[in-house]
Amino acid sequence: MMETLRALAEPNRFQIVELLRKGPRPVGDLVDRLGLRQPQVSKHLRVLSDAGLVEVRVDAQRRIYTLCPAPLQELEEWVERYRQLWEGNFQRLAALLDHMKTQEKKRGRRKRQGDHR
Amino acid sequence: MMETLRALAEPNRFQIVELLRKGPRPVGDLVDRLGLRQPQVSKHLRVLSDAGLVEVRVDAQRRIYTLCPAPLQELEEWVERYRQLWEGNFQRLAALLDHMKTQEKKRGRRKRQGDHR
DNA sequence: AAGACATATTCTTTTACGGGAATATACAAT
DNA sequence: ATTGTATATTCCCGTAAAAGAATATGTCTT
Repeated sequence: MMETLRALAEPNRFQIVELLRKGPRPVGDLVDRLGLRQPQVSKHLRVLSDAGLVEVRVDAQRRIYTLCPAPLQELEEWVERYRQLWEGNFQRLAALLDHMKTQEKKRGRRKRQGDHR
Repeated sequence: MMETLRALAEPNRFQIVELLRKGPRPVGDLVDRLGLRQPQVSKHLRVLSDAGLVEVRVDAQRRIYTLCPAPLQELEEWVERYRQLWEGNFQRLAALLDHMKTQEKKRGRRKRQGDHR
């Protein structure tokens, strides 16, 4: 997950993923569309590959890169867990109240015990 | 979007977001839970704030940070566009075929015009 | 008003990473 | 076998960004 995010957080890599969304492509194709030099593209593909985001299929001298669904699926599942943020806020309200209580306790403790460093 | 990803791609910031998912928290609380020093936490919060991922509410000396739904919602929408990857592959197959055609044309052009750097 | 607390900011150092250039590898074509 | 084509890898450099340390800001308490 962390690795997926790191990989996607780079603009060129993000672009590569966007391009690969439409279908598998060989490196040269990506080079043309990105306006990057071939070595950089290969390097970015390496990072994406290490992150499990792409797969290679060898076709003679060509390497055809394909997008892998798994990490993106995982990312979707992760962000889904945040839906409650914009779908009703009861949970948040509860948490807030709970937290105020916690803070109250803490404030009390602090008064009693003084600093802690 | 890019900025959201960049912000989330850092492990500590990711952790902050995870903590904030359960509800708003003051900085000190985050410091305790993350085992980071206060200045670093503040700095990370700054980045998250610049990315629009968190909001501050001032409560006396405390600053209570809250997670903002919008960027995450946007992220979800983005990744949703990739569902087709793991839900049937007709689209991909079509793209592949289309692409093979493109490559064929290109191969021809290259032969005619020679190198280009 | 003085000190304690919570947080932010600045400055410096270190580390990570992306780009450039050159080179290596491997298959294809002739 | 030689040349050409597609891609990967290596090495170097510059910059961006994260950690560390010190300090600033603002509020609360007494």
